[in-house]
Amino acid sequence: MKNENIKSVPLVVIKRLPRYYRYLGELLKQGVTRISSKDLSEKMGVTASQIRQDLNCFGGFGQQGYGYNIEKLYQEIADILGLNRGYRTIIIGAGNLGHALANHSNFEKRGFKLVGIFDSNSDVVGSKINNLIVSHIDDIETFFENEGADIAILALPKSSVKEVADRLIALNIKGLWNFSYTELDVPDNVAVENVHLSDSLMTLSYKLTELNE
Amino acid sequence: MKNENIKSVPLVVIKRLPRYYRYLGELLKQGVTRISSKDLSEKMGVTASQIRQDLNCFGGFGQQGYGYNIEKLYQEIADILGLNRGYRTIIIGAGNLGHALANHSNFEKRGFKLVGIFDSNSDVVGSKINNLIVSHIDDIETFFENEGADIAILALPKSSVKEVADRLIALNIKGLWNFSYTELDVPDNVAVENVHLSDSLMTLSYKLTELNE
DNA sequence: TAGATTGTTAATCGATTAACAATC
DNA sequence: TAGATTGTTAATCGATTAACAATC
Repeated sequence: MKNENIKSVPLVVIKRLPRYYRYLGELLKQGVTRISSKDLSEKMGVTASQIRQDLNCFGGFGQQGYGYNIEKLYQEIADILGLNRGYRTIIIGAGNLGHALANHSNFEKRGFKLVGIFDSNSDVVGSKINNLIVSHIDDIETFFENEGADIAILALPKSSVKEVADRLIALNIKGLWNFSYTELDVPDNVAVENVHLSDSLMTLSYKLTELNE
Repeated sequence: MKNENIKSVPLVVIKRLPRYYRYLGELLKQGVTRISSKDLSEKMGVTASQIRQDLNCFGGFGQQGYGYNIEKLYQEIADILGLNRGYRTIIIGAGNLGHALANHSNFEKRGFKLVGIFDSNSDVVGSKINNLIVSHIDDIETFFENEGADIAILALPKSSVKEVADRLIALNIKGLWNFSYTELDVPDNVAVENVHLSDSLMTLSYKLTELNE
């Protein structure tokens, strides 16, 4: 149940959390135990004010005169992002992109569990990727009856993505990570995050063009 | 030479251009020839005001009482984004992700030319991907002497990306499309666009968590 | 305690939306 | 011409930065 009383945190703040998380993780690895918003701001190239404002959307994680305990802050952000919920994840589409994502060890490290890979191509079905056997997409309903999943990674062609998304929504999927070059229509209770690679490349192209004209 | 007189267009506007481009492309394919900012705004779920403001950062592409000629606007946006400059692109890292990106036909369709693939693993060097033979990364300097490239797609592990990026910068690369989970330090005349997949997945994780608590 | 640094309010800046005169 | 819709200015909204009292 979403709490409608509390003013929800702007998406622009949310999108900065993973970056904080990354920097804190590196500091932690280096054995640093505390940091002030000022020092972190210099490392990250943002203002200290922004860091303090962002974090205070979720609570007072720091201590006056001391700064932030990195270990604690790191855990807090993981908590906010839901990284310790062990979200069960499936990949739809065992092409090159699906393959690449399946082997992306970072995801397991971030607390996501890869529990299934599906494809419609019978040449691929039955093959093994990262210790998982690729299932046929038509077995998805059975899979949800027995095991279920929270997140589906849509790494399949634009032409079939809408049909598959609808099937997953009918199965009560909670989130879609969409790599196909289309926008999806989903009900309010399904989260979507789009990765439009072409858009990103075009943005790069603009920057390039601007720099060189 | 960047024109310092003209106030540069906010990045937030630039990032919306590819999306306009996509919608216009679809309309074009459907045979629609003109559209008003109002109609487009309804299709895209943005305000008509925003569309007009965005486009007017680059010039008056519409016509009072008529709207926008889709074919013309489509070409104008391609022009702004530099999609017709035939940017020469290389992929560094022929793993699953490099493979996936090499086969991503969208890029060629958007006017980018894939002209080389490089890897450091001798098992992969010499193999063929999408009609290109994978070269050893140590041949990159020779490649630039003879052919050169504008954009490098960095699809290689975090551990080696900084060294490779520095080599490419020394070779006068114009743009880096960075898929590695690190931020790169580059001079002002090199454009960078990061694709931090983990960040995107964590954002999805947040949305999911928020919806279900 | 004195110094440091947070949490938070207030000021500024930039982006979005609304409104409308210009004009096709 | 009358109607439609742009280009553009002005108003609003939201996000960022600055400032400082609270407090560890």
